[in-house]
Amino acid sequence: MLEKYVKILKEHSMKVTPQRLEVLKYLDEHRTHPTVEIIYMALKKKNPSLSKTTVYNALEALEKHGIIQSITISGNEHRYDFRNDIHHHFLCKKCGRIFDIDLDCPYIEKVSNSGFKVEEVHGYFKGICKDCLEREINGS
Amino acid sequence: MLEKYVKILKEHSMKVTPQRLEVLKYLDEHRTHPTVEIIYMALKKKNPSLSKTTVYNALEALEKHGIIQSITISGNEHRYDFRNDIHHHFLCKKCGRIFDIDLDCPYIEKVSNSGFKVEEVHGYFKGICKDCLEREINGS
DNA sequence: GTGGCTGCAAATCATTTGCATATAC
DNA sequence: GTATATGCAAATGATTTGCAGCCAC
Repeated sequence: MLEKYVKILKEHSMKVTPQRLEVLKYLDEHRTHPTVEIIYMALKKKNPSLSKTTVYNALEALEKHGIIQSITISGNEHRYDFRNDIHHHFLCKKCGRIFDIDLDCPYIEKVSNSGFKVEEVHGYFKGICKDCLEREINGS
Repeated sequence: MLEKYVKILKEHSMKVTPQRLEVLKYLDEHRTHPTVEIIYMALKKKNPSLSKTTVYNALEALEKHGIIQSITISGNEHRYDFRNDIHHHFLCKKCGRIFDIDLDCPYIEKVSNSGFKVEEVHGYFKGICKDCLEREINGS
């Protein structure tokens, strides 16, 4: 069951540790853009000796190898995304959920043409999500 | 000389204080997307009794009234922008400078059509700026 | 006169660092 | 066996909070 993650780590010549596997598995199974705290609390239940530093280390290593990406849409904390391809995000100011937004990005080329070497693109939209809008209309 | 900023504050029914005027003036004259720390250190020279809390308060009030906007492109700190219109930013990973990127954004409509109510858009590009690229080529 | 702002100190919260121990390979 | 990862505690750094006194209106 963890074979998938073992394979990913080995492909990147990373040491395979139980902690890294669990972090990676958590992100794969929870596409909710969790914070370090959320990941830590969840994994600590299975492995009480887990350290938050280890979660930080694992996430940093995974990001450095391009396996995952971090987003900073909420401003005061980092959130992590199993997806490593270019896509955007929408933060609902009401419920706090973060949604993936898939759009072609013709901008990278435009910005590159201005003389910049673009290595990362982050598109953050903020507002009210569909569910919360409907809830407002229903007056609840 | 501060008339311009007095006018802005009054248009938004905000109390006019020397500290708010200086923060606003600083942002207008320094379009470098400064951090709170940078603004604080600069203004403290003229007014040694200035408190960092006041800078935080002023920036928060100005942002709340839509006069300025904050960006979180560097991840671990807020930066402030005198411009309040929708535009994007490019962070150079080498020199740390942040550039304004002006592009039409057809995405807002697309995202809105998916059922989201979009209130803010932040486009962050990261990479190497023109100057740093040239410096690399020259081998210095 | 009064509500909102300023400034100071202390608290908070996410993240980083130092280091001894443990483990992957 | 060795380089690297883990886990703990302490440090750091940005931001927030509480509160007394001050100032804009």
